[in-house]
Amino acid sequence: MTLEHETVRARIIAVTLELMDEAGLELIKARTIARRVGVSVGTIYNLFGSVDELIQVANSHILADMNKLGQISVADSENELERRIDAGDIVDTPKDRLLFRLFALAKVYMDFVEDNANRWGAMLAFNRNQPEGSVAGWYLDQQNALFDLIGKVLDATPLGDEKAIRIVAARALWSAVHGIVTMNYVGQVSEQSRRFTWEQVELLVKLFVAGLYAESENEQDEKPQK
Amino acid sequence: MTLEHETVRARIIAVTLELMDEAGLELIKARTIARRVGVSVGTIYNLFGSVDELIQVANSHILADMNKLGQISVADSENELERRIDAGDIVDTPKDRLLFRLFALAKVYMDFVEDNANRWGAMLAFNRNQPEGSVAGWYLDQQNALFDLIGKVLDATPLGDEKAIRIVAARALWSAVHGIVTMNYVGQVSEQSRRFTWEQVELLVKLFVAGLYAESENEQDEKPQK
DNA sequence: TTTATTCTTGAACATCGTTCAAATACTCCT
DNA sequence: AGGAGTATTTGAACGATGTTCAAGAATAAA
Repeated sequence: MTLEHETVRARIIAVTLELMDEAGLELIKARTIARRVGVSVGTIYNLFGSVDELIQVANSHILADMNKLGQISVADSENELERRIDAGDIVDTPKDRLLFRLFALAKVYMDFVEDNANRWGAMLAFNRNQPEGSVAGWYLDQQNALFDLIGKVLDATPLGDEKAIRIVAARALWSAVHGIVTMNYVGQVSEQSRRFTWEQVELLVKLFVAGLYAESENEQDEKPQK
Repeated sequence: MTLEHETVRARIIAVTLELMDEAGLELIKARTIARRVGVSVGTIYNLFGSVDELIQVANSHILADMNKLGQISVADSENELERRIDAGDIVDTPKDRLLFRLFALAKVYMDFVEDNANRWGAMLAFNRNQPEGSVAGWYLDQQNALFDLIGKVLDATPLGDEKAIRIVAARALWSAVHGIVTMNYVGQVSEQSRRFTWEQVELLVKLFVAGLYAESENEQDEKPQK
């Protein structure tokens, strides 16, 4: 019984994600989902309460998927980093290590958005349409988990001792990359727009890191003078 | 007649923006607008074709307003900049001039989004819900006008000779600030979130500029070596 | 004034989210 | 097995929404 429940629940979520891939939020209607799953509209309301809550559950799966990919990438790119350093491909400095790690994270994010363009766009569109307070707690939690991915990478960084500044930096960098990617993917995802978007992300991350080390040197210069 | 037309047209647009301020897109319905303006639903369709097209017209007014504020700010902050330099408040270097100009632009943007939170959110929500190709040409034009605001400021910058890199930088920086601001304004706009958001914008712009000059020095260092 | 043209109206239609009484399926006890 | 009790599923029905368009009202032309 509960087993069957979970099956139907899972199928409804899967179909919702399917329909998101096909046309963003356009096909996400109670009747459309019910027809494709093979149940009645009432079942959706019994299991999820409302279509909006169903979409929220689907969205949490999307964020979880991205999170998982991020975790994997962090581990993988660490191995790749050592390999490149051993091969003399990358200079072994804290700055170049940081750059490599941030590029890897940014690439994972961009690839995910490209590979799941409609799905990702549906999630953003839905969240924007929700009234202020109604954003579920776990949504913010999952968003913070993504921030933490960058936060951990920024730990090895000349950002001062306080944790606060690192959080600010992580959120700023993540939001910035997010802004660039979504701003450029308003419409079609062509090879040209892909390249153009990556140019912007690359420049931003490069300047961010370069600025980080330049500023830290300035601080070192100034203190001895006093 | 045409005079009366323009009056009704203008009133419909004004009421649409009013309703956006009150509750984002929630109250933007043909019947709600018609009732408040004092006409029938049919009139809206006669003058605008559809509710979506009406919203697009309203959105273009929002972007135009922001553009105008940006233009004014660029002129004003130029005077303010000279005043601060004369007062010895700011060091007269290209880098500090650039920083001041970019901070001024970022502040205008943040203030506008705060002062028109619901209106701005409605515009973003609507654009995200539109199918790909249907983004009107003038919308992209007005967006490009905003990029140009930054692009002109970046002209006085060590970014290499090609215009292409400057366009990339302008889009990257603008989109980054946009990302930070919208990411932080998911819900309420409190004094705390305001400060937190500005911290991120400030850090990003500061590192972007610092990185810009650090990288240009590196290039100068490298070339003589060869 | 009469005719022609243009604009406005709001009832009507299709579609959406949502509800809930009735039907169905299932569990458990005798 | 049978029946009573419980849980789940169903889909017709309701209100709200975007949109249409024949009929009416207003205006211009004659």
